[in-house]
Amino acid sequence: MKKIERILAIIVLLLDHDLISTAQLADRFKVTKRTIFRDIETIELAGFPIISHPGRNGGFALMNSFKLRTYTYSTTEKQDILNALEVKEGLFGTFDQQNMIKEKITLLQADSNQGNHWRSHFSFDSPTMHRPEIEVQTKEKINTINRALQQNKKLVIDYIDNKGEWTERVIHPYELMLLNGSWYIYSYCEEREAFRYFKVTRIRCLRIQEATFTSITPPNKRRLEVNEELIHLRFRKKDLGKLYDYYTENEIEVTDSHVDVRIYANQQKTILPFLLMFGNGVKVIAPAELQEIHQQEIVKLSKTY
DNA sequence: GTTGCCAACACCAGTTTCAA
DNA sequence: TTGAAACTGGTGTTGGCAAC
Repeated sequence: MKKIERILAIIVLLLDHDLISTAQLADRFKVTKRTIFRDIETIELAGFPIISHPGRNGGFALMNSFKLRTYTYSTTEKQDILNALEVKEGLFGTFDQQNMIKEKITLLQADSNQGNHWRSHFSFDSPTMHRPEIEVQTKEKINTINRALQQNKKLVIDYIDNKGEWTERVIHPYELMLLNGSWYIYSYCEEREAFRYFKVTRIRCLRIQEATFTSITPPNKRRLEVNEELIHLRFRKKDLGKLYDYYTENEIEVTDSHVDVRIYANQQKTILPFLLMFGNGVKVIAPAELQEIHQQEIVKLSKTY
């Protein structure tokens, strides 16, 4: 072990222990006490306030206020960092830098818990609504987008919009967001000269340009107009489990023969694909307009073949 | 430049001794 | 019985020298 590595390790040990003797340090790093004294001297020269306690039960310690102020995290904070990294890994995939941070935190935890390695309390099997194969592709795209985001670089994308039209666009990425199980990128589009959302799965090809862009303050994100009305839906009882994925206890009413859902929303158009997911297992009770749209859609479907 | 070995010394806390 | 002094062992501190 090189001197610099040993010095760094001693600093970590001092941060994690109230008191540690030269004999312990010498034994741990397989050097003599004299060498440890020289290392301590180097650490002090670097500005670390080390206190030595002579006599029986003596040893070295770092000034408590320095430890608390600068370097240590509480047990809960360390666990939160591990959990956050696990969430990031689940959503974006693994990065070398991330593994290094996890290793450092885990080593600190292991040292202070006599070898009891900590682990994250979260895990992700498939965090989005897409098939695992699509998710792998999406994570690769997100990694590229993430690099562009960090470096303020423009992206060229081949994009298929919801009408099936294929366009090539130059965008300035501002924000990645996970919405209803799908990834979107909020970007300035040079072609449209406006901010747009792009669904990542619909980006068929993307590459980072060398050119950077100057960030501007994006306009407030577009919100749906507040014009809510009561939507009353009737489902089969056997779909109750699925319904709890979408609605709260207050919105669901279970009867002997069916399940009624009542929500206030202004999403008549967006709710249609959701209704079709239940096939003939759902009926629109109100409003009449949505009932009509639902019926028309079912008729269209029946003419598919 | 780094490390190991040795010696001498200081400091501290616990234990033992001994006079009052 | 008590309290002060001496003793003991563990630890930090420093300097010098030699080997790699």
